[in-house]
Amino acid sequence: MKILIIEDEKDLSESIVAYLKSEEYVCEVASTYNKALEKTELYDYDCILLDITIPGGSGLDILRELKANNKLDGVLIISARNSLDDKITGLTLGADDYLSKPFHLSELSARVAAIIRRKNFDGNDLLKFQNISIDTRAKLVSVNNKPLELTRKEYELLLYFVTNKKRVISKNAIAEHLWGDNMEGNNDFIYTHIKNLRKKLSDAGDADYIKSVYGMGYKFSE
Amino acid sequence: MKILIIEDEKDLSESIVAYLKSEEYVCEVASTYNKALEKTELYDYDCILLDITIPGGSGLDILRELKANNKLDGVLIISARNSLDDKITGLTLGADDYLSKPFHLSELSARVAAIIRRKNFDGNDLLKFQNISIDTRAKLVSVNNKPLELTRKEYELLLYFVTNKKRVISKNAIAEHLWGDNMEGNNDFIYTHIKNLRKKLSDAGDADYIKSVYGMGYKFSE
DNA sequence: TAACTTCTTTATAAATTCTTCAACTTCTCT
DNA sequence: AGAGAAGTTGAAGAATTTATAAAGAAGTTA
Repeated sequence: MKILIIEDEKDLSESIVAYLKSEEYVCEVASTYNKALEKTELYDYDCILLDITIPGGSGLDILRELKANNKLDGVLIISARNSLDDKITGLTLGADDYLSKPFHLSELSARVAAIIRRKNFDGNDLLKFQNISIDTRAKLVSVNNKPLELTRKEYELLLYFVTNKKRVISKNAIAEHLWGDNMEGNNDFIYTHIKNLRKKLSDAGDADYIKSVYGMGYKFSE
Repeated sequence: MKILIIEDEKDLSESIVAYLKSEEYVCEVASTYNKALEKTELYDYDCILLDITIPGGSGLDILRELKANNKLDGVLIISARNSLDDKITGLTLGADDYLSKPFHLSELSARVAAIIRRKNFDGNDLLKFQNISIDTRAKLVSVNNKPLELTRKEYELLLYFVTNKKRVISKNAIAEHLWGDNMEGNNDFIYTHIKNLRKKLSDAGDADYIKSVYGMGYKFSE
């Protein structure tokens, strides 16, 4: 899961990143208005943390921009100003939630989790594909009702596949989503993770749902 | 065990917190209607103390909201109004118990303990997992019917595991549940508690039910 | 206050996973 | 068919995470 943190106070953004990383999120930071717009234009995020007061422009304008581009899904506003106005404006513009500084990182993390849950929620708590089911709350994967032990990267990879099934996903998109933007150059090691995940799934008695699409990437389907 | 106290009178909430803390509960306070709703949405509590008259809305609406979200389990209403109406409405809406102000903290504590017991124990008084049984009333643990002496943190840790068995629990989640939300930064000392608990359990002749899930946390299961 | 217990910190060792690398296979295009 | 690019695989070293022991800090009890 990938999160964009739009925040100029370096101390704060760093401690947010540290905490969210320990919860297995991939984080990117944008410290100015322009950088933030660039990022949101180029990439998709599962959740965006938005500080209203950033250099170069207003966070509320970023919200408007996101709305215009139909990317306004999963925004959590964080702001020092505890004014009701900001909160109302933000939520009216379509933000999902609002958190005033200072806050506990565990609370932030819980809110992020709630936003992502809400976003992917389709009635039941389990993500399913054929005989695979993923309990994201318990972080448990099972195949044919038998538990399957996956490493972090394998788990995140499978999650990405299941939430993007039936469409072709490029190697770069995978790198982008699982490792973030600090991953320049070679990303061939993804092959290794694909291989390991395939092996575990087939050992569990699965057909190979991870189809290679030569020159394009992978597609998760029957 | 984690308790949410929904109460706007600061003096009262503080003395409740002080008392319950001394009984090893982890406490959080919400002083308004909105804060209360937020907290209940974000976190799970073992017990919720609910004052009916809080600023920003009615405690009864919080009850309705909890009911709608299937989180209505373990609510103790505390209220100055000693009206029969409120009591009936509250209990009809599904609260577990009702306590009129003023009350003795020891009585509150006893009722909280009773609610938590009722919540976790299906029929009999003991919380059990395999050959481990926990008497939460007496705070006694036994393995194969022999008493096992645990320190407070070890006891709370085991309790957390037993009540959350078969799901992966992150180190952060443990920190939050046993130490509260003011526990940022390093929490590696949890390793030590895990080690000590494991040792005591294995000395008592137990298999190691505390499975490490590399990079994700721990899982309590056979 | 002293004796004792428990909790937290620190340092080091062990275990697991991630990434790199190289040899090999498959695919596409001319 | 052959060349080159893309993908697969297994085995290794690097990096990260967890386990353990031992000592210091904090809290309890008498």
